[in-house]
Amino acid sequence: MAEQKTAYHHGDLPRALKSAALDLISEHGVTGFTLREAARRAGVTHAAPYRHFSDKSALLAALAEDGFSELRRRLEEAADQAGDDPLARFVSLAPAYVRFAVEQPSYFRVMYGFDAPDKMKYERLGEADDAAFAVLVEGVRMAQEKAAFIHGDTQRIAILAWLMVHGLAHAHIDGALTRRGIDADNIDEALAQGSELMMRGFLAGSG
Amino acid sequence: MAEQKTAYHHGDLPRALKSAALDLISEHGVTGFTLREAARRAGVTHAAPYRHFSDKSALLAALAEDGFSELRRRLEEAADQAGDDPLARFVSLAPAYVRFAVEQPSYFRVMYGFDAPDKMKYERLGEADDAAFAVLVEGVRMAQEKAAFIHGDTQRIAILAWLMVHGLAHAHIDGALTRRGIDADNIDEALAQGSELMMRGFLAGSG
DNA sequence: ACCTGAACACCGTTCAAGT
DNA sequence: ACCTGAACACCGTTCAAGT
Repeated sequence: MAEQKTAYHHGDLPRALKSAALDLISEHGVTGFTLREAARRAGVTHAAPYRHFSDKSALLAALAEDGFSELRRRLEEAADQAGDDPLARFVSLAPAYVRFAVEQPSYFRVMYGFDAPDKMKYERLGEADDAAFAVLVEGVRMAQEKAAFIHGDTQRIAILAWLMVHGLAHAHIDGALTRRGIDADNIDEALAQGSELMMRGFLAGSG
Repeated sequence: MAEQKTAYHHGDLPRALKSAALDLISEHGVTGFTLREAARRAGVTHAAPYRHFSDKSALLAALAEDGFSELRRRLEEAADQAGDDPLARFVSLAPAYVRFAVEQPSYFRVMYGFDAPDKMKYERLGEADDAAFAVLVEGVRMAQEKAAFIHGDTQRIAILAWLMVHGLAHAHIDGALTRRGIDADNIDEALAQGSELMMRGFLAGSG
């Protein structure tokens, strides 16, 4: 998985660097990722990355951007597979989100860590984030329009829905849940219970 | 705020280092915190910290531990000021939690960042975390016992309640909310709406 | 256009030595 | 018991130079 150094030299160095960075993050966390080590693994000198990324955080920003694109793809896929019912589509987003976090924790870390690249500074990154979030907003909008979903500011409601799911994914990744009895075996169950609680709040006027 | 170097030399170097570290984190993030710079600000040589902390992450762990103690203090204070009604006590925890995150973002970052010190490795840190979380669990337990609160696993329900509030605080600190129209001016309003939604889910059998 | 190699100013950590 | 100073193996970033 890291032995094909030969092709990179006139090949796709940006891709090779991002791939190495992702490996490093899963091995040692974002803090443990190093531009020089990534260059080494890509079979290239420590100064070479600067031909493709202006600095370390630019590489992380590119990585996070890829992550948001993938997240968006997964959310859209989940909604599409859920069919036409607006509530079913909305509810399907939660497990898709959590599954992404669990299967791609390294992406999740660069996307949402405290020291993640600044979404204001890296414009394309901010746009990728917005595009993924837009799937959720659209889910709320349709549910408000065609189902008994709570009224009010669509974006605000989408944020509140996102928070719990995001919190679950986040806390699971950094082990906060495992220490409290929620692990890979029952995270789906916890998520289902959480979704149910949330939906009870979101369904306007239902008992 | 950083000019009293003179007293430290035979004074309280651990405290001085933690204080400098906290300043550095608020200036440059956890990533930007450096043991050498903290030593410099404490008026001491770069090797001196090793007499008090085994390494960099041990200092961060001590800092996070302080943060959890302070959070616990605030949660207990909020509940006590809310009086005797179990629901009022429970509901009062949310704004107290968010206020801590907003007022002490540097503590929050060391406590809950992805690369935060390992709560398994640093035993006292894990205990401080548990002690803060226990306030929330106790709130749920009392609400279940003396009010129309949803039944089921107390700890599990406490986690779900925590997730949304934690997610709100977390997302606010790293700017994810500001980009979506929630800032210091209306975070209380968003929190209130979120709490209301949550409570609708938590209150068993109510319409 | 893309990469190398030397250079600079930083780190974390260790260790002998000082008081 | 606590701190210093030198040392080592690392970083991120820049820049002249090579192809």
